[in-house]
Amino acid sequence: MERQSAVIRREITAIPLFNGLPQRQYDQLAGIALDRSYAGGQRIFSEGDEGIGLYVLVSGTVKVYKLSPEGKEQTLHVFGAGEPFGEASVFAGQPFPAHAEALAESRVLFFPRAAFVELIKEDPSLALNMLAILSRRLRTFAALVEDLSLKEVPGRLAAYLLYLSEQRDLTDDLILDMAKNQLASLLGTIPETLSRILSRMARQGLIHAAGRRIKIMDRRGLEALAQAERRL
Amino acid sequence: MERQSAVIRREITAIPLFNGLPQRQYDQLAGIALDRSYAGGQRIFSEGDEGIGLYVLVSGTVKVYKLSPEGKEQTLHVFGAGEPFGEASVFAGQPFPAHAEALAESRVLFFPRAAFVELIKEDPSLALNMLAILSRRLRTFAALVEDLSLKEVPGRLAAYLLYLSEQRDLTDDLILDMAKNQLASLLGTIPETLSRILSRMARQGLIHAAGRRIKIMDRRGLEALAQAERRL
DNA sequence: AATATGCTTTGACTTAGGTCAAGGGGAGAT
DNA sequence: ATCTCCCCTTGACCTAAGTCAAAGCATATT
Repeated sequence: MERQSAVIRREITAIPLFNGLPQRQYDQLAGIALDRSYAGGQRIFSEGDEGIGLYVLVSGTVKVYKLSPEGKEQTLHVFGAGEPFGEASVFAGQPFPAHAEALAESRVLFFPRAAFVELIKEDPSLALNMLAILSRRLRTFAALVEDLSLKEVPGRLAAYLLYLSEQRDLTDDLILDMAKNQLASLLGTIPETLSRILSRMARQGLIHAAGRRIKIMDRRGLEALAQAERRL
Repeated sequence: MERQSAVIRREITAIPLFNGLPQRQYDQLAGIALDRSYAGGQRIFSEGDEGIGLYVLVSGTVKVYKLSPEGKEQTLHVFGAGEPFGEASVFAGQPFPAHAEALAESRVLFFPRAAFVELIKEDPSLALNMLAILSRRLRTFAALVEDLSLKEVPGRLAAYLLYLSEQRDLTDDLILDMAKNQLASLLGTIPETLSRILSRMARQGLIHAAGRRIKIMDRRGLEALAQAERRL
């Protein structure tokens, strides 16, 4: 029991949102944190649910997404370890604007809203860290809006492949970090269209594709697609 | 000169971001604020510019938007009096992610970044207000992503008309608050498409349209369109 | 009154991407 | 070995919306 709390405290110190806080706040955060696990495919919260606290992902993968009446999904973001989510309701006291679901088995720390806000009032570092995270998230959303409105699907896929490559020191050998049907949802399309575009990219010598492995063959060509300077 | 500063101080107290602050902080904010005016059509900042502070709109209208290489615009948001903007760069120290331009003659207060951050450190109310604003903006973006990805243009227009009506106590008599080419950009389409859809809505008895005046004739029909339960 | 400019509307045409159906492949369960 | 389930791919077809052109309308300027 005591060791369990010590584990959570150590996990908390590793979370970017909590960088630079005074030591006593780590104890306080560990004191209010609730430890929750979710299986892959399990819903964490639903659009419209009352937002009663902040979630931070300790391990696993979580997608936040919207659904159309016909069941088409648009993924807003896929979160990895260390990232907070569900924040859109904590500070404005509004319901969750989207669904959240674990893509793989995931562990999450949950911080009840009132207690978290009290901690923010005690030390501005937490607030400034949170402001930085929300600001970066706004720019990610701005990029997603730009993609959806001003780029065609091949351009979005090209941009995504280049982003994966950049995450791995510009390697040409990529492994998709999610199922293709999830990637289709993130890129604002459907699996059939994603599949066709990967095939056309392969036929045009831009990539080699084998399941989730993708090798970049023509980086300049992908860049031209991603910048909407050229079409597939 | 002294009265000029007093005017700015009074304007600052009327801004929602600054609600509930201790009196001395109004003096401090007035002390660091820079007063700037822009003509309609004037660029305030450009995508990629270094973000050196926070802007708050005192009067007028400002759009924040992205451009495609061919010059198509996607408006991310249209700001009215009292709203801060340019915040995506203040807390994460990154360049502006979009262009900002005055749609009409506008007055803006500019708060240099370092000074503003110092004020946030002094009192958590400012931080909590800012967190609430960024949270609401994230949900607005989530709604825009949903619109662009999961709704067709008629549904987006219907939702927008219903939103205008809701802003005016559910009146059926609307006046568009921007030029139609700007509205097309906000809804993620082009003026030709917007014009055709307004005509089809009129022909189907959903609205009466005369220039910028629009009268809702079939609210339920618009709601069904907005919810993607029906198509035009 | 004439001209210029920007916005708006309409027509004809093209295409990106969705829908629906069908089938293949891989992994897990029996 | 067989079955089930889920993911993925491909084909055929359809349509929403964009492109390009042309013309109308309102406002401002000369």
